[in-house]
Amino acid sequence: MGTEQARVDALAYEIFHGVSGKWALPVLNLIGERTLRFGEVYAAAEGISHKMLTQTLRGLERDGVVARRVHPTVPPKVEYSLTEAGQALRGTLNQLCGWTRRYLEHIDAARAGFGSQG
Amino acid sequence: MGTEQARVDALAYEIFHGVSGKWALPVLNLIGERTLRFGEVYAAAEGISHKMLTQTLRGLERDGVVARRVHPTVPPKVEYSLTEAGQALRGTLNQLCGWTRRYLEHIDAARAGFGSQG
DNA sequence: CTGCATCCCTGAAGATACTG
DNA sequence: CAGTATCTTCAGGGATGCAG
Repeated sequence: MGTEQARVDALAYEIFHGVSGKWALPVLNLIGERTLRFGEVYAAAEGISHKMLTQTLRGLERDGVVARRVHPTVPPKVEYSLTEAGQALRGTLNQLCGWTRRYLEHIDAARAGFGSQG
Repeated sequence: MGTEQARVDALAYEIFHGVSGKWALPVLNLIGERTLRFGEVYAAAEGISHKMLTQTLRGLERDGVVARRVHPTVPPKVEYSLTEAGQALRGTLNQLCGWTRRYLEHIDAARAGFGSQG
């Protein structure tokens, strides 16, 4: 065995690498709150480009993290939401914020002393 | 308020971005098991280049995640280990492996059906 | 309103060689 | 054995224009 472990390991890195993009986390948190339309996410995630939002959404959708629902109306209307897996992923990812908050001073101290102390 | 939150938010992204590198996670898990010398990590993390190991280690050290201990011996000897914060970070990061394992089938299904189903 | 294609720039990561 | 510097390659990400 070890095959299964290797598979999970590799996939985990893929996911990790995938959501490490500049916009995955913000988008995940935005959609995580409630279902939003493309334009709404675009407006909420200030600074993101048109292309990157599409790209980010596509990647998350590909991994079953984001659910995409298209309304065949005259003005196209597409809604995005998180799947159950997506919500779980969001929770896991946001624990990093908790870690950061917890070790805030430690991190600052390390950075401040980096290169000065041995 | 909001200032503190923004600070944590930005820092969290920095950390997130930092450990999203190709070798941060493997190195973190390697050193997390026990203190290792540069060469030992280099050998254990097969595929990594000399430069990338140094760079990865430096980045983690900068954030107070990795502790670096230099032995002023004739053949240089440098040992790396995780700080308490590092162990905590390692734990948080590895939860992603748990998430991956849990939603393995879901992810596979999503990827398989991506582009085929509406 | 949404999505896709193209061009361009920057930064990550590999290979290699040199210093202590 | 450990660390740094240089060169190159390539994917991520921004801007813009076109299409359904």
